[in-house]
Amino acid sequence: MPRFERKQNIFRNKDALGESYQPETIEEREEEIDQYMDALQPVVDGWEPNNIFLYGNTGVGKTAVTDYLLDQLREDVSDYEDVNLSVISLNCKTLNSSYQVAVELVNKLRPSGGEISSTGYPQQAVFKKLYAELEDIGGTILLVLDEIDAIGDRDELLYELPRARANDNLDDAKVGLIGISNDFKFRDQLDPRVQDTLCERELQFPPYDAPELENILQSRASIAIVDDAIKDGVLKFCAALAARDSGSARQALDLLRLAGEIAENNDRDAITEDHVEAARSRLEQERVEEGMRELTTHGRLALLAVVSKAAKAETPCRTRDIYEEYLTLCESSDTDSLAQRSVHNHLSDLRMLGILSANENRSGSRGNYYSYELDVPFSSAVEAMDDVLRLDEEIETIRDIATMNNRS
DNA sequence: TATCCACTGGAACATAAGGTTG
DNA sequence: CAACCTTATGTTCCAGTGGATA
Repeated sequence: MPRFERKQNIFRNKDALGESYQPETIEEREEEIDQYMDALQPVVDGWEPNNIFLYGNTGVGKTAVTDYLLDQLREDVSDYEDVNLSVISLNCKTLNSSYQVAVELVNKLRPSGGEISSTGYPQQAVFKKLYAELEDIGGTILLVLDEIDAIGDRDELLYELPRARANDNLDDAKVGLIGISNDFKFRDQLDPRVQDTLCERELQFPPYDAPELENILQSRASIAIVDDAIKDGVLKFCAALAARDSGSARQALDLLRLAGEIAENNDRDAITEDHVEAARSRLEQERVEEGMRELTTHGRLALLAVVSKAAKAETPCRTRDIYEEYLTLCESSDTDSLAQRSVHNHLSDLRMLGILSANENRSGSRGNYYSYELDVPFSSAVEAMDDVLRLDEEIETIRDIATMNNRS
């Protein structure tokens, strides 16, 4: 008979390393917290709130600090009867226009059953509905738009909302926007008029360095992990890996959590650096697979073309050759092929996702072009394609070729 | 010094598929 | 139903680019 047994040799409270965990105190961000509180002061004083714009890489504490401070703010403001504060948070990751953000906000505010559909209305009609909902709530409203860079240059909402009172669209409600962005360039590409208003107060969150990450890990580990279950140097190692890569606390915590899970599954009593190393490569693999899952058919075929080239040891490799490979793949999988320009777009996307890398090739009279190659281990790419794609035959062929070339 | 290669990347446009309203 | 809305994806067109070459 199989039997389940509780394993508790490593973790005491694993959730403390998870995404949704809210720590009691935030480490290493005192300065940002001071500035942030200063920017929020008008809310307490009962004035119109500032619009605030936060930027910095993923995992540097923007969302964590926001959640932490707004909780505190709500609590402290309840002492003043003339301030009626509502906070509305929305993650815009999958919302790539102002229109969709506005629709999502309206639906969030409406009772279930009263939601509106995500297309069909003129944009201004959606904004009107949003104003109506905000008026309904009244008082001071803080709108937290996380990962706001997803809306790209369709930023009308960011122009409209801060001016809503001046334009008599809002009367009772005092709205403050808090925009959070992972992308430094996003700020600069905004309409200058939007920059003026949205970026009234700007907070920059720099990446954590290795010692800071180690402190953060230390304080979380003391809650999450059993005493003595971490070998010397493990936290330092996690911190160093994350600092070198992204400066992200999220990444450092993920490494530690996964390393712990690996140790636990192997029935060990402590996490070692080897476990961290194993966690690192697994996270890398997951990142690649995640990226591939999002791809369209032709995005996958374009990637498969590069993988196939890599199997034949023909990478790095110029666009033209990849395109030819792509055409044969299309044929053998009975898919209509796209124009070269479109495949070029897919290759650019793959480059953004960090799955491909490109070297600029300036060879004078023979033209300037990119040479693409895989930016992830060949084997993880094939594994991920296998899990994600429905092109078994083609992958088998590529596997065979790779074996012949001793590359797998 | 002008020309040229082999692209890159931006922009306008097309199409189809989802939806609204009156 | 027609008229109108947004979105996703792809197409067509074109102005750069910059070192090698004639």
